[in-house]
Amino acid sequence: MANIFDVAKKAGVSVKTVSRVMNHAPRVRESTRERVVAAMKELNYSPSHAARELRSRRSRSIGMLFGATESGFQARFHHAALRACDAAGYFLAGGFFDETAKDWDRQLSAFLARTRVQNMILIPPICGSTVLHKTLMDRGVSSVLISPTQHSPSAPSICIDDRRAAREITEHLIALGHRKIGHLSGAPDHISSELRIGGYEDAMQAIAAKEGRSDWDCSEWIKRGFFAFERAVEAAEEMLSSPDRPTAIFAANDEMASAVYFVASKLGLRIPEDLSVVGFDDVPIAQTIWPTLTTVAQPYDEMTRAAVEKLTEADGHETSSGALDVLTLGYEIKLRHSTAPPAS
Amino acid sequence: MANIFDVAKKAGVSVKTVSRVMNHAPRVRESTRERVVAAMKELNYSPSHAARELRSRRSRSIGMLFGATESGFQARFHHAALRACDAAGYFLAGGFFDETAKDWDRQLSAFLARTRVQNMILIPPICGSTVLHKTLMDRGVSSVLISPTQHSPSAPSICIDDRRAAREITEHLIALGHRKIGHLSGAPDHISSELRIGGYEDAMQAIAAKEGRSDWDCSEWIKRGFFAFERAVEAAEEMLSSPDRPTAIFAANDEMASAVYFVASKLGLRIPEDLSVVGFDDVPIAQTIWPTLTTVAQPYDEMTRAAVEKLTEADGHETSSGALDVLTLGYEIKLRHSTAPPAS
DNA sequence: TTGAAAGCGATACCAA
DNA sequence: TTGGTATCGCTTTCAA
Repeated sequence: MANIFDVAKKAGVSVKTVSRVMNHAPRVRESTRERVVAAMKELNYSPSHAARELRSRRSRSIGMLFGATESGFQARFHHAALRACDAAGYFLAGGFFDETAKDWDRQLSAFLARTRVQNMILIPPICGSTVLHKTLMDRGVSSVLISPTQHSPSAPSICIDDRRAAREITEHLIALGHRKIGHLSGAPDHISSELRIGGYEDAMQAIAAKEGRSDWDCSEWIKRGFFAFERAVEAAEEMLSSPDRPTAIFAANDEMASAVYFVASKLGLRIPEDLSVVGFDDVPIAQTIWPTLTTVAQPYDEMTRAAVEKLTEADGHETSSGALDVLTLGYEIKLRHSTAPPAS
Repeated sequence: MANIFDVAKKAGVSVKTVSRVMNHAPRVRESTRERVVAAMKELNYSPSHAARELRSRRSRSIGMLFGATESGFQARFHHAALRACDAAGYFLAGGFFDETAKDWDRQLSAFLARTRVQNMILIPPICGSTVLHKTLMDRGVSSVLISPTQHSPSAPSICIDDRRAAREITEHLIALGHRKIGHLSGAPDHISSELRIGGYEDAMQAIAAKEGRSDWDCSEWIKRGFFAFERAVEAAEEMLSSPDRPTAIFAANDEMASAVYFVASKLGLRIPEDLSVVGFDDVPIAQTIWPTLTTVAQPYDEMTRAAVEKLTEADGHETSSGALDVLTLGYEIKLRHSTAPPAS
């Protein structure tokens, strides 16, 4: 395998110049650059990751921590991050992390020592802890939060407009003719939960006002499912056993929507004929359950790509301006087979 | 961050000795070893991955190639491999690979050049190509195949006893009272498909013989679904529309089982009352569809752990004995809610 | 705009 | 059983 000296010799320059070309240094004559690039191509040169990392003391890996249990959400981001890193020429260094364990700081130290990453992408539920952000900051590790439970002054976030998306998907149900719409909400300590509740309420109140039911209160139609299948089953059972049961349910994530399917099936309710269901996230199950689930798709690839970009661009530059840095990307509503007009 | 010199100084030995301890070299006095280990612990020392890799010219990463489309099967192995590498102190270097593209060898070269991995774990569908194995061999990259489409003389395989598992899960249906059992088989170029067909036939022929129907032929009950949802939908439609339709279906993977759910729902057949369904693999959807799917669970974690072990143990040693090296691990049948006795 | 030389943190080779 | 020294391939620092 060719090294930097071979390239330098072939191009008739010094190794330093080759290095400059690789690192896009500003002061290289165009003709020189071209000669070097040609030599690299001819020799099928690929720089040694190890040598660069060793000398520059800058890791070309991006770290990502995963919770102990595999979730569709996590799997999607794992996959997307791998793609984004692959495309950017970085490595994804994954680690496991039990955020409920007492020794989480030791786990984190071990991960950082072993991988020596200086950049991390944090996803829920790990990204919740502000102590974690602080620890990372103190150790000089910069991080980007994706769909964070809380925004943080010490790290930029990337998310979608949860409130608007929730409103829009609720309006889809309203447009079909539903008025008795239940909402299975997420964990209260997660900012997205509250935003999705907000969007749901926006839509419900708007239609109530329009139809002259301005005293109408949708809070009784909201039940917590905590983003968890089992908890959502309980909540959905309660919701659907009520005499004045909803004709449609908006679940704040797809796993809870799947829990609604489960309960509906037990109660003999057909989806979508007797009950419409919509979810949030568009994890793999959304397309493998039947009827396929209408849901809000997070732009996984785009989000992780943006995260990698933020991390790699800022590499070195200290850019903490103090202001909250939040990038909001576009979501997509996936209309599938789980919704229909209410039975008349 | 402490380096090898700091450790050497603290332990009162040379750096070489520290290196020996790290690499479990044979000729180190026990007392010396202990002193070094103590120094490492005290300084919270973690060796530089980059420096080791640079000097030893041995990559501490394990490569894994993923197909373009995300599947539950792939996601499971991705996750499991990450765990296994994490535990073994290796890095997982993932790459994407479109095996249908013309320039697959360029893709592969690029991946190998970039990552410089010398060890790879190959999973379907990538692991199918013998040309690929040869290319890897020629470049000095050793690989382990997991659940391969074909065994290879140049790489060990890790799999389960597909035939026995298929027989066992078919027998589960037989024990419930089913006799008209259909089989949705996988792609014919995949060895697992044929083994699963074999296991299905074993079970069916055994019960036929026992019940004195020794001229019975189960081949008409087998249809190809090619491991793909869409193709399986067609096959299942054909199977279930026949006047003498099966009362149970064994699908050679969970995605095809999900396709059976889809078709059953369209035809108004209830699972498991009107139709029992079993799958294979135990990917995430098996537990998120309703009724939850009875299926054969591959031992994902164990398989990847074994793969990492094979790769890291053999590191360096040339061990191609010529004989086929196949490690067979235990599967587990997950009894869930998709099966019941046939309607009488 | 370019180059020479030092050095990142480990391992390999040879010597003791 | 242990230690000295060259070296892996690159970037950094300083000089031209």
